[in-house]
Amino acid sequence: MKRTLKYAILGLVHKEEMSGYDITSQFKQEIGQFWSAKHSQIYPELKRLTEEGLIEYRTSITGAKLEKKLYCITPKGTQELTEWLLSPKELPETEKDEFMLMLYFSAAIPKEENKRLFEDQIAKRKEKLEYLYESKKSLQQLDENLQSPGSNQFGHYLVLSRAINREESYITWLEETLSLFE
Amino acid sequence: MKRTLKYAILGLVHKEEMSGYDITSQFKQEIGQFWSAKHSQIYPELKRLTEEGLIEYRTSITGAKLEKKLYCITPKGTQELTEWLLSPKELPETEKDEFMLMLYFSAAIPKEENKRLFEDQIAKRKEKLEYLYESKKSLQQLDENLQSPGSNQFGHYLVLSRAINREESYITWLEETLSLFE
DNA sequence: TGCTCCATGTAACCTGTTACATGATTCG
DNA sequence: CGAATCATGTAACAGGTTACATGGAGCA
Repeated sequence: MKRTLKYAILGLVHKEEMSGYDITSQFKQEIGQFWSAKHSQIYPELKRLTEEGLIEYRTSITGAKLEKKLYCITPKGTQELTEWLLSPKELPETEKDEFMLMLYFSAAIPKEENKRLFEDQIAKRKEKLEYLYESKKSLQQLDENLQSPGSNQFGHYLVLSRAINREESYITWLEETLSLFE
Repeated sequence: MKRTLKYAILGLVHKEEMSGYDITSQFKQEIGQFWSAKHSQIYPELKRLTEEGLIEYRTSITGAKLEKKLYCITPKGTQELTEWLLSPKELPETEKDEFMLMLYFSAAIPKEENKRLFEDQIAKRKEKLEYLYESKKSLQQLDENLQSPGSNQFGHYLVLSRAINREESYITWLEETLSLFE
């Protein structure tokens, strides 16, 4: 049992108190490039973590009667989070990539079709990269000392920086490899 | 329903007839960097694909009584495989990476611990990269015309080449980012 | 009024891993 | 003879997605 979602939630509520909805929103932001979950997985996990005594909540009312549960971490939760943060992370045996699986079998389709699929993949990755560049620009306007471990946006910076590195190197490889077909 | 394992199996049995055990072995080779499954998932899927008429098998005996089922693809299976191969592949919203999730929260642990975790991750990725270099060397001895789409090892070459690119660029990023802590 | 977002939950289903279970073959 | 490998399956469980279900708040 690795229960990575458990630690993702503990990490998020460690910084500040959050509702299930807020956690869902966070997974749509930068960190979503490396971990995410749908609300249907988050709400049961919040319930479980509460039962385990790792988080607790208070109820807050917005407007006349819209209730939300704001979760924060307990000392026991902080303890388990810290242990996880300090533990070395094993490499996954497989980092799944459907496009690469297709390429492995691509001898079965014509060269022209291969080229089309490469171009499609390059276009999609470039579009994503543009979005990441924009996010980084926004972040830099927030904090000019971004690249220092002291910055309170340093976590954001690291994930954006690696997301950009991941896309750039993939695109470079795709373009170089496409040229083998020509 | 994406059923990617279905297409992975169809792709494998398309090249040559194979047993469930052979398929399991393939996922431990190069293609396992991008897709894999355990035998406990493969055997039921082979049964299902047979029922769906996408593959069929003959029984072969090794020694006195060890039976194995050799699967091959049917015309209907080839049709579905080809459709999948030709279809553009969407980017996943999230490419999960536990190390990056940890980094996002790394402000919660001391700088020295962060450095230790970076160094550990770099060592592990370098070890994996060495193994990939060795695999490429072996492959090159098999076929000196490897980088041509005409080579019958071209699929192997593509996945190894991308696996190497993926590790090299990750390591470069880890080393550059580690230096920010110093 | 209607649309988007805020907010929380459950149910059904699919995918994937670990463990259970068995037996034959090959090679040193 | 014993160990590694060949060979096939099932069961229980964990992780994750899609769909179902409900209702309030803010704004034009």
